[in-house]
Amino acid sequence: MTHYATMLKESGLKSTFQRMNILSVIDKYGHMAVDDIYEEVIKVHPSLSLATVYKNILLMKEKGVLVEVPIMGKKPKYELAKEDHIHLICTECGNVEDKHCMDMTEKAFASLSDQEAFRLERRQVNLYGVCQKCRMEAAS
Amino acid sequence: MTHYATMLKESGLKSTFQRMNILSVIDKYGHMAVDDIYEEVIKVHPSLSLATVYKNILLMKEKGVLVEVPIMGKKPKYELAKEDHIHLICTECGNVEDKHCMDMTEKAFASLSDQEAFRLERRQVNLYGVCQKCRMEAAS
DNA sequence: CTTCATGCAAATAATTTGCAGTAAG
DNA sequence: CTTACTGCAAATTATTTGCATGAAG
Repeated sequence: MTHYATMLKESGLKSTFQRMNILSVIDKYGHMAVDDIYEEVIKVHPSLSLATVYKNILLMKEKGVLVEVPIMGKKPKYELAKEDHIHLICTECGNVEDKHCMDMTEKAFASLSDQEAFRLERRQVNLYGVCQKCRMEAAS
Repeated sequence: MTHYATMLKESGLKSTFQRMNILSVIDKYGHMAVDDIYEEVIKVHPSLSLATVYKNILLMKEKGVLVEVPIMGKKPKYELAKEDHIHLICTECGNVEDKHCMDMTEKAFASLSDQEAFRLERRQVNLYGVCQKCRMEAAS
């Protein structure tokens, strides 16, 4: 049984080809918007409907299989649930890179939920800038 | 001349009643979605059009007067541009609170842009959880 | 005056829904 | 078998655009 089938089973979801493919392309590319997922999956599974993509993203988000990454001025992207990390988002090409959380940041956040009358459940750190690739291209 | 008129003038934008009111309600409530802004402003300026709200938000965002706060699974909210801070977002009531960035966090981020081949331009830290008010209500 | 902003209505894009048919366990 | 999932088409919701009129500097 594949990695994806296991994730789905543990969430009580059936392992359809649609879902397997959605998970697989998100895994391959790291972070994808709804349309990107659709365009990519229909290459291998042409009968897929966009509505199915929407329904499944919502469902898999609720089940904690997927995580939504909201992005300033863009449509949100989706990633597989994984260990804590931060995002480096390129404002030129839109690419999103993961970077592991540093200890320092970890601790800073941990102390927050105590200080505040706030039960912390999830954190999201997005750093916006221009990636190396785009900076190279701009220079030429 | 009001605070808002100054902000607009410095950005090269005309000070219309519409804009003044949009800025004023965002300032009053802290963080607002497009519809909330519209609903609130028409109370005092009933002829306002929703399209005008959209146009101005886009424009004032480009000019750096407003900042978009993207939120997981919700429509984005807008705030006045202000000193660096992080957001505490309540997943129950949707309320957004600002909290000043701690030194620790500051430094952690600063070191990032050096390490990485990435020109850091802006950062956005969102902490999701349940606010005190909602926790109280849940307990009752 | 001159330029830029507004409001309206229409166009487009994004997301959700209901339902009959199909596949997974 | 039984329940959950899919695809389609239609409905909703969100956002953008063009243009004639009106207001700001």
